Amino acid sequence: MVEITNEQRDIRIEKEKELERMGINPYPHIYRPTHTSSLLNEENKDLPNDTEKEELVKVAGRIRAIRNSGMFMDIYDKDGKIQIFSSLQHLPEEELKVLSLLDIGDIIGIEGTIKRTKRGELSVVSQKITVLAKSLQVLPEKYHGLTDVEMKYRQRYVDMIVNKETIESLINRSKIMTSVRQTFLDKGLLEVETPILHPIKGGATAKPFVTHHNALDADLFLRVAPELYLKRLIVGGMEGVFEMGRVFRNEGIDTRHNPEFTILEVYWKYKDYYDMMDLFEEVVRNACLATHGTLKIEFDGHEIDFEKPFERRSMDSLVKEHTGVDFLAIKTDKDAVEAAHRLGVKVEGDQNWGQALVSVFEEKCEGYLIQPTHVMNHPISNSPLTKTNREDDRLVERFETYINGWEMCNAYTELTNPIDQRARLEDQVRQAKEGNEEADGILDEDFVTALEYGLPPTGGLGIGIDRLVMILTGNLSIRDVIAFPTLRQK
RNA sequence: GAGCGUGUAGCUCAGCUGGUAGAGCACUUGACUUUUAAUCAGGGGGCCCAGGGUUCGAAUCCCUGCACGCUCACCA
Repeated sequence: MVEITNEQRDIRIEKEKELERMGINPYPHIYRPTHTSSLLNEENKDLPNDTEKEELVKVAGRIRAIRNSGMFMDIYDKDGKIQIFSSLQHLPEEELKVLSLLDIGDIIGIEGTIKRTKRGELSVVSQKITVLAKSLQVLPEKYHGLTDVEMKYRQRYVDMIVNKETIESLINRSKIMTSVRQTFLDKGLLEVETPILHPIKGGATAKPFVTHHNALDADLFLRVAPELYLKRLIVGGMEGVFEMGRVFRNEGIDTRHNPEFTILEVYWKYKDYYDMMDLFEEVVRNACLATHGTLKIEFDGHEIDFEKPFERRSMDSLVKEHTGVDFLAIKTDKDAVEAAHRLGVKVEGDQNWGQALVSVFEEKCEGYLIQPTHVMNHPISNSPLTKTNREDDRLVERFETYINGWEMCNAYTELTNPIDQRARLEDQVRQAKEGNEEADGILDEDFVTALEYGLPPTGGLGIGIDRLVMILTGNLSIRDVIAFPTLRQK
């Protein structure tokens, strides 16, 4: 960022130089505070008004407010505010000089005694001021804060300093990731890593990013899903594995999509999709407790209840409930497309029964699924990696859990039959040749070979971590839960 | 990718049917001193997103571009 003129920055640089002329390094190597704001408050919660203690403490933080010509300063550390009281009559000349060179935004350390003022504000009475980082940039206004969304995302550090909700969301993101990880580790599942650079795109229907390896002179795809590698680990003998990591999809950007996002995938031997429903519910409950301490939360004006078991509904039953149309009674692709058209749902004429069902579901049902709901039994046509439903061979054993109308996860009883798998992937290749950009154009032979060695019955679950964080932090935009969301270069 | 909207001081925003800029916070000088959006008085600070055009004259009207937001499309 190139500043042409900035008077206030020039003044701050001059103050920085003045500190150096006084023999003070405004960017020292180390400072060790003895107290955080919360510890200070905890230890002195019973200190009466207008009393001072003799104990010397050291605190540190960023100056956010200066009042009464420096007599009062508010500094903030990770836990909150500490008021600094500087008695202008009692501080030595040198300290007064340093005080006069401070600005809002500077990070300072204060050594002094503890006092509660007449008005009841716990304060540190400064005896020694140490500049820890002279700030050369002016912070946004204290009252309105930073509202320019572009600057919020481009200079997230400023947003974090000024807007408490921003740093809190990012802290909660970290807590949620820890909770999710711990839920799996507690069950004995192994955290693993698989390639991000894929020679063949696979594992999800999505447009990939393509990159190039010079020494190999080969194009590689940034992964759209880790699925096919994780299943190989199950073939190899691991009992259960999970990976939490970044995947990349070359698609549009909006409030619910970022080109790179965090997915968690877990595969567990001798489990099916019913087990994955229980597993997902446990993951969500633990993460909710880790961030809220309760299982009922408010989101976008709705109370969302994670306490009771999530509703389990088949896709066709939801469609029937909201439209009156029973897709299971429809036998041909043509009739299915016509049924969709009668409901006002746009479906291409050449689409099949399953695509029509999914389209109607997405348009007519999704929005109603505010409370956690497992939507089960998708049509087979767009689930190439899923085992056929044991009760209806037009369907598969798959579910997606919806919260607030958003798809939060995607889980299967994994397809393990290598012959069936080959046929389904060959169908994808056929679709790709017909122009479907998201279908996999090259069959991952090695993956099918792995299945030929024998994949035991396995349950798999993929969770959109960013969306889980959104729900649990009350954020309506995915950009607010990703520290550095993708933006155009300026 | 399409439609709509926004872009003015470090930040938050005014700026009418065109006459080359204002406020609050912040900064600065001074006053004051137990304040907590401290207060009071003075002062400084603008490539008005960029480039074209219309006009005697453009922050303002028109065109093009850039960035961001919202809605839609694709998707998780």
